[in-house]
Amino acid sequence: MSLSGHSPPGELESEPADARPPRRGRPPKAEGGSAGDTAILDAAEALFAEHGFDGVTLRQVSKRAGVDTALVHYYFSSKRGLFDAVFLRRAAILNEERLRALDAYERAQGARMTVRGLMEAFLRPVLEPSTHTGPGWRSYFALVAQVNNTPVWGGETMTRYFDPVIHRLIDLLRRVLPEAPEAELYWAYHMVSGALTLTMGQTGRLDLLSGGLCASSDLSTAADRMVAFATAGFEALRPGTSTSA
Amino acid sequence: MSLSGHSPPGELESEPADARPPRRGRPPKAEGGSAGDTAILDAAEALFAEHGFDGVTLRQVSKRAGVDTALVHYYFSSKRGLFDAVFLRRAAILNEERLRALDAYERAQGARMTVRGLMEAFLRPVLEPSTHTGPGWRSYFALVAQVNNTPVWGGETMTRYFDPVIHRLIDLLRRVLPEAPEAELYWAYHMVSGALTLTMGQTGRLDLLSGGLCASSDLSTAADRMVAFATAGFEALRPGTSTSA
DNA sequence: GTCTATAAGATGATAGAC
DNA sequence: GTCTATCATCTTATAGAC
Repeated sequence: MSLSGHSPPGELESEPADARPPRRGRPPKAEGGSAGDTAILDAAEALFAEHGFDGVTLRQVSKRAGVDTALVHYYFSSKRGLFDAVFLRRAAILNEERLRALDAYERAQGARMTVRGLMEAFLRPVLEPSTHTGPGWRSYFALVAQVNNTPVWGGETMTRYFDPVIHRLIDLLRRVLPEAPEAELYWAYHMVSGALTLTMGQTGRLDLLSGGLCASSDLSTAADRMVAFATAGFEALRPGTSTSA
Repeated sequence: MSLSGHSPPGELESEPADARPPRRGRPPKAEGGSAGDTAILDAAEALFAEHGFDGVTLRQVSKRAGVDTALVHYYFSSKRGLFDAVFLRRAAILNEERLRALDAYERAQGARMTVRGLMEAFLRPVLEPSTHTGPGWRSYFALVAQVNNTPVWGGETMTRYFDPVIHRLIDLLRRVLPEAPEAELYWAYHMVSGALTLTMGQTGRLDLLSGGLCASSDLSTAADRMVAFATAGFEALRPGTSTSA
C-alpha cells in the first residue's frame, strides 16, 4: 500500500470542534506534513465538503477552526496541502477497515465466497451507521463524492488513495466470477463506485425526487439497497444471465 | 414541464468557438435572460465542467470567449445567471429527447414493456456516441456529474432541471414492476443516477483503475454496460430474486 | 506555536463612453 | 452591443514580533 503513515483511529473523532482541546503529544511539524492540528482539519473537512476546493477560503477555515490564517500555512504549507491532509486522514482508516473486512471474509469462506458476501464486506464498513456516524464522516463522504466526479485531478486523487483496496476487491471478485471478462469487472465496479459515492454524498436529491419517501440520511436502508444493487450488477456478468443478453 | 423556453437544437453546436461568427437574429436580451451569446455559453460550459463553479472566474470565461468581461454581465447579469443558462441549454434538449424516447417506447410496446426496454429508452439518448459526441456535450456531461454530487444546491439543481423526465421513467417502471415497493424504485433509480453521471463525467478514473484496459471515453461500451447494470438492478426488485433476499 | 501586519494580486460587479 | 476604466473587496501567502 502506497499510503504513508496515518494517525491512530481512536483519537480522531473530536467532532464538536468548538472549543479546541489542549492538544498534547509530539509537535505535528516533525511528521512530514501529514499530521497537523485537528481543529483545522475538522473545519476544512466540513467546508471543503460543502463548497468544494475552490469554494473555500483559508480565512473561512481558520475562522471556523478558531485559529489564525497564518497557522494554516504553518501546519499545511498551502491550501492544497491542507486538502490532501483532509483527504488522507479518513482514507487511511477506511482502507484499513475494508481491507480487514475483505481479508476476514476470504479467510472465513475460502472457495465458498459469493458476490453478495464480497459486496457486504466491501460496502458495510463504509455505510454501516454505527461505525461512521457523526458530522465528520458525513462531511468526508460528501467530499469523496465530489472528488470522484471531478475530471482529471479527481480521478487521479481517487486512484492515489483508494486503488489498493479496490484491486483487492476485484481480485476476489475474479475468483467468484471466473467467467466474467476482465474489462466487464472493471466497468461493473465503476457503476458501483458511482452509485456508492452519490449515496455517500447525501446530497438531498433522493429526498426531493421521492417527495420525502426516501431519505438520503437513512444509511441503514442505503446500505441494504446498495448491497442488493451492486450484487445484482455483478451477478449479471455471469454468462447466460438474461440481463446480459 | 417547468422548464422555460429553450433554443432550437439545430443551431447549438458551434464547437470550434475560436473565431466568433457574426451572430444574426433577434437580440438575446429580449428573451427573459435564458438565451445569450453562444460563444460565452460555450466557453463557460467548458470551464465550469473542468473546474467547477467556484473554480472559474468571469475573466477566464470572457477571455476564452473572446469578449470583454462586462459583456458577460450584460447578457447574464451575474456569474450564477451564466451558470444557470449553461445548465439549462442542453438540459432542455436532453429532456425532450428522453421524453420522446420513452413515449415512443410506451406507444410501441404497451403492456409488453420490459425493464431493459425502458433502460434503453432512458439511457441511449444520453450515451449513444452518434448523438451527443463533441466537446460541448462532453463538457456538459462532466458538469452534470459534478452538480449531481454537490450537496444541497446540487441536488436542488438536478431536481429543478431533470425531475419531470425521471418521474415519467419511474411511472413506467412501476407498471413493469408492480410488485416492487415504491421506495425501492426510487432507491434503485438513485443508484442508476450515480452510475450514469459518473460514467458521463469521464473523469479518467476507470482508465487508471483498469490500467488502460477500459476507456472512459468509450461511450459505446459504456452504454452497453450501463444498460446491463441498470437492468439487473431494477430486475432485482422483483420479489423472490436471489439478490434481494 | 501563535499572532499582527502586510504584500501582491485577483475577484465580481458597475458606471459610462462610444 | 461592446468596450475602457474602476470600485471595493477578497485572495493566498509571507515576514517577523512575541
